[in-house]
Amino acid sequence: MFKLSKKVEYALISISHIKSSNTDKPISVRQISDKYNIPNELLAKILQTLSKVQILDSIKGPKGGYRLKSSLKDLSFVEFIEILEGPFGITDCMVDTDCSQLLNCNIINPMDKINSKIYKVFSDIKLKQLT
Amino acid sequence: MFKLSKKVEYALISISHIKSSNTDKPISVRQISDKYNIPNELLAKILQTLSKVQILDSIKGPKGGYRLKSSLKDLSFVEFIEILEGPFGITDCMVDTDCSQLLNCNIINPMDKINSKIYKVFSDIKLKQLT
DNA sequence: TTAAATGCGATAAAAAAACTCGTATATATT
DNA sequence: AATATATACGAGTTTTTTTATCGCATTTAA
Repeated sequence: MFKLSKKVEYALISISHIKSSNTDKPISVRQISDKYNIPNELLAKILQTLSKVQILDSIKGPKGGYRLKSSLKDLSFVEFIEILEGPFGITDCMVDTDCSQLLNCNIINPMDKINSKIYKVFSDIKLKQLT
Repeated sequence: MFKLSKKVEYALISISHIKSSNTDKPISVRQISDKYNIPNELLAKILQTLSKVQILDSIKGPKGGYRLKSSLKDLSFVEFIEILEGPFGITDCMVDTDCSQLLNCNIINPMDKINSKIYKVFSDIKLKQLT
């Protein structure tokens, strides 16, 4: 409960690694998955996603891999999470509306407040701070 | 990801319901599970837990049920969560130590900071505010 | 031409969460 | 005393979510 997903963790590890490698050469999925003990195919998917949303540039072929997109705007951590995991919310009713308690729910107000607080914490954190 | 568990939700709904019922009569599991559309047996378990940790008083037999413990100290929301779900942490390594990234982990510092922030949000919220 | 890389859809396995069942015990009511 | 209505609790099952794998296609450097 209340855990960050591996997707998010692996994505952060990768961005952080690429950033700190300080080279123009693209970094391959294999380099990262080997070093950090991450399943290769899974990481590949994640970096493909990051490439599609313009966080990374991908270079195909031998010696290919990924580079940080130079024009990368500074996403917030929620935005980053939502790219990988979809809409953020601490309860289902904050995201979609189907909830079997909805009729009589007596805790929706406090839940909404907590949700806002957590959302704010994650909005105030920027991806660049993390990596 | 990052959802509150049903256990926590159902527990809050129950405490809130019992509190707002303003009566000395014990409230049965059935009354709550019917009104809020919660699986009866599951809710029973949860209220048993709350009774064991002195949040509720249980009364057995016909006309039995649960009452708020009058001497209830004001728990924080983290404490409440940990009663139902065990130790709190946004990543596994914040809770136990077995993590296949641990050797080379390049994001543990920022993760630790985020964890503290979220932990603080949940410490600052008191159960009494929620119910 | 070959090998090393990404791209992508589908599927499988594992783990966690949600829920059920069976049996025991307590007690108010008749 | 008998019965029905409650909680107590351990074990087990089902469902959902998360994590991981597979297969095939495409790109490109050497």
